[in-house]
Amino acid sequence: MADQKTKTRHHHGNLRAALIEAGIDLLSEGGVEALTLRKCAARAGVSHAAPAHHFDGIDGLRVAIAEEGFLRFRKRMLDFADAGEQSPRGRLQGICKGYLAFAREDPALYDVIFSFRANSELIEQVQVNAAPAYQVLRDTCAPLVPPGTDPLVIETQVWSLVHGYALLNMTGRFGACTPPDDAVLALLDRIGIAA
Amino acid sequence: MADQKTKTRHHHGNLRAALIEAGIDLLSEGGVEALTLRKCAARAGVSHAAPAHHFDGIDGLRVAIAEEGFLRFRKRMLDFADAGEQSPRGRLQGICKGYLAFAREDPALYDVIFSFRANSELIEQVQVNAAPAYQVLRDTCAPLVPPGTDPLVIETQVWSLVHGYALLNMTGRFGACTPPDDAVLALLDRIGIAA
DNA sequence: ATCTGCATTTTTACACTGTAAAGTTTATCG
DNA sequence: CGATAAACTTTACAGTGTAAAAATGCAGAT
Repeated sequence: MADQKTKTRHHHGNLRAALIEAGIDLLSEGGVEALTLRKCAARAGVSHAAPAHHFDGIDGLRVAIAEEGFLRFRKRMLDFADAGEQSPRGRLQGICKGYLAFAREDPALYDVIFSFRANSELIEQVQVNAAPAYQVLRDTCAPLVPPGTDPLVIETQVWSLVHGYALLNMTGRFGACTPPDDAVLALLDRIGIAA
Repeated sequence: MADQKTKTRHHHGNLRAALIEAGIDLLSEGGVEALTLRKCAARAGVSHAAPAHHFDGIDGLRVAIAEEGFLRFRKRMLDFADAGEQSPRGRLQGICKGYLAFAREDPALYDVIFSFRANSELIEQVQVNAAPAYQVLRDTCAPLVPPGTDPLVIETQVWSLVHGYALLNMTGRFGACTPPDDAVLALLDRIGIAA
């Protein structure tokens, strides 16, 4: 019995999923500041204290939202990789474009995903949820790792580059004179080649 | 008269500076969540409504804190650049090390500095405050820009790389197996060279 | 020197948020 | 059918930002 993972029982049905959905909507509509336990509860049609039985406070909800966010993040990267040129470097370009697309399409969700800090108590669970998304980047980098090089070095170079570029865009750093994505993506072609 | 910029008059003295100082202390002690108008006021020994006459709400205080933060950020980069090898690439390595040092020494202040988003109403003032810090990076990159290349391309590559690496560190991405800084800094030597 | 004006600060008040505790409803199972 | 537990509501409280009004005290003018 009770085989369906998200059971639709009791009063509301599956409140947990509804709250996560409401939270993601609030984020896309009003940014990180708009994400509130009470507003999520109101959208789901329950009292403001109901979420307490499904999440460990507002941070617990944010972790759950990040879990769903990482799923979408991963999907976006894979979609772009599958749609582009099917060479190792073509796929790397693809996932980086998907990376940027996700950040631009839902910047608040992107912010939530990367809002947990290393000293947080929640960081371990967030890392578990993030692992499949990072694995995409890892797999895509793998064919480009030169023999004798630690894969972590290549992965770190790629992640840092695209992550930093996405953030600099979101912080409005470039203002009117925004560089084209190619300015950064071109550097990808210099990663992992013999010096 | 009234030539001294931050005048020390009236009741408190210069409450504005005291509130900024209190805010920076709160950040380093308790992270971004600990930054509160009321706590800053309490530390400065004034009532909780006093800050309203010096800042435009909590966001106004955050902008002012970011202004001071960018000053310290700039100084940290210049200190590292001046202390290292005095070649164009040596200085670039220096400012990047200073960049990372600042982020690690005061992660919450670093977070505040880069917390304003492009759609914010405050972004223009933040950009003004940030300009001197970014100019350091710009000046350091200048000697490494190949003829015929837009300097913005080189700057963006360098900023994205170090900014992303700093953030990935702070989000605890690497966990136990943290790559050495050299894994990323080494890529700097491939920036701006002929393909 | 005193008085008036004004910047500064305090007091008071209110809405919103997270959270805890106790009570109520309802599904599930014996 | 009744007992039990899960889901949810109600109530309550502390902390936060913010606005408005009242009080304070310095500066310059008369």
